[in-house]
Amino acid sequence: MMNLPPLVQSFVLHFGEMGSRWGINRTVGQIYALLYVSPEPLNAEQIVESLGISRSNVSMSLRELQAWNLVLLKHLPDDRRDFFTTPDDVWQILRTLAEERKKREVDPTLSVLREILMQKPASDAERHAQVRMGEMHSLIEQLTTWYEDVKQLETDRLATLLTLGAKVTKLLEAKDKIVSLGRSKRTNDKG
Amino acid sequence: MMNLPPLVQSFVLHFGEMGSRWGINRTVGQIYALLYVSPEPLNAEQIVESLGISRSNVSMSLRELQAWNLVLLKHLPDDRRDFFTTPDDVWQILRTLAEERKKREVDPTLSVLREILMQKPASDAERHAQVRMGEMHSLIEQLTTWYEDVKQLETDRLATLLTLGAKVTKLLEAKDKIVSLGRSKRTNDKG
DNA sequence: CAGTTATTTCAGTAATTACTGAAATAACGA
DNA sequence: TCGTTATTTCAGTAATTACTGAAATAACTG
Repeated sequence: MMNLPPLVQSFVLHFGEMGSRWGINRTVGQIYALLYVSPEPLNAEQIVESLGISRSNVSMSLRELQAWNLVLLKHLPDDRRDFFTTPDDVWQILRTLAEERKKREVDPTLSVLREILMQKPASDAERHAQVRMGEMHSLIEQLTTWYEDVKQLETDRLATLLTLGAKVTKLLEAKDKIVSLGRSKRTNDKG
Repeated sequence: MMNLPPLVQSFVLHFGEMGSRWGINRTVGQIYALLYVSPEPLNAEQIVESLGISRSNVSMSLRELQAWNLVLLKHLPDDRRDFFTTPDDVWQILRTLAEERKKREVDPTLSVLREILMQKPASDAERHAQVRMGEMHSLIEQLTTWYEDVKQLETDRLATLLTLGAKVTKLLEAKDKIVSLGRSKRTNDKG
């Protein structure tokens, strides 16, 4: 049913299985995996043959992948069929994934929270709930602000930032030590 | 069916709807939301009444929330019923969420990739696929390394790191400028 | 225009996932 | 021990989601 090199097949099957955890379905996951490892763009019929699924399923799944911006449509000269690939650059893929997941999984919640926080509570229970929602809201806002910030970075800067991760921490720790030293010194001065 | 303060109800219903996008189901989402905004721990029967769902559904959903470590089990003196809450600290919730999603959504892929990368390709197609999988693998490894790094941070350090986000970037840019100035100076020296 | 090929749509069905009620288990007190 | 209350399990069913085949649309060619 699925006639692929074994190594590719493992990959495709894994993406299919993971599909449900990623919030996409099996077919969408498999098609993405197939396109990702394919040396050149594939058309719908090739996908049908590779995965052993119906033509209409391929059509719908490709549409979904396009909605996610995870797939590129290509055309060959003198061939009116659609061919599909994924972007070459994995960092670009990461960016797209982050953006789309944010759009689907975070933004709606943020806007619901904002809306609820506008209303005035009519009881103690509602007052408490609003406080909790406020905490959630500001956490998400902090995270999205950071994200908006770092998503602008070009690939190599982003990579640097990642490898730095720990060291920035170290820096902060060092700074804290100095500050607290300064504080204890001043405290001593007072006493 | 669902008798809650309107403000709480909006929140609970939203979490229910989002459930599917988060990879949990409606009931699990609703229960989590309810516990999150509730001023004190709730027992199963209270959840049944608040959400209008069956006792067995509550039992299964709480079990799933516990598997995610998103819910705390409490006991009141002289009461053998189980009461449930969410942790107070939203940052702690974030950490848990990140850890669990990584465990479920990233780690399995990483290990499949590693396994496939060990095998030797039997064709050009497999060779190409392996290169692509290698790219994906090292991207994920970079991300998880960064994550392992920052997840150790205490809350206020993590917050600092987030607000810093942009500024670290600025710093990197400044560094780059200085380096490139140095380079062009040296280039000029040569000419 | 009619004929051909590529793609999409969609009603019906298959497969999966969520939920319930009833029965089983467990943990206690009398 | 038996009775009571809390919780879990699980087979059956409801609800949702995924997939297919057939028909419709679209885009081209001679």
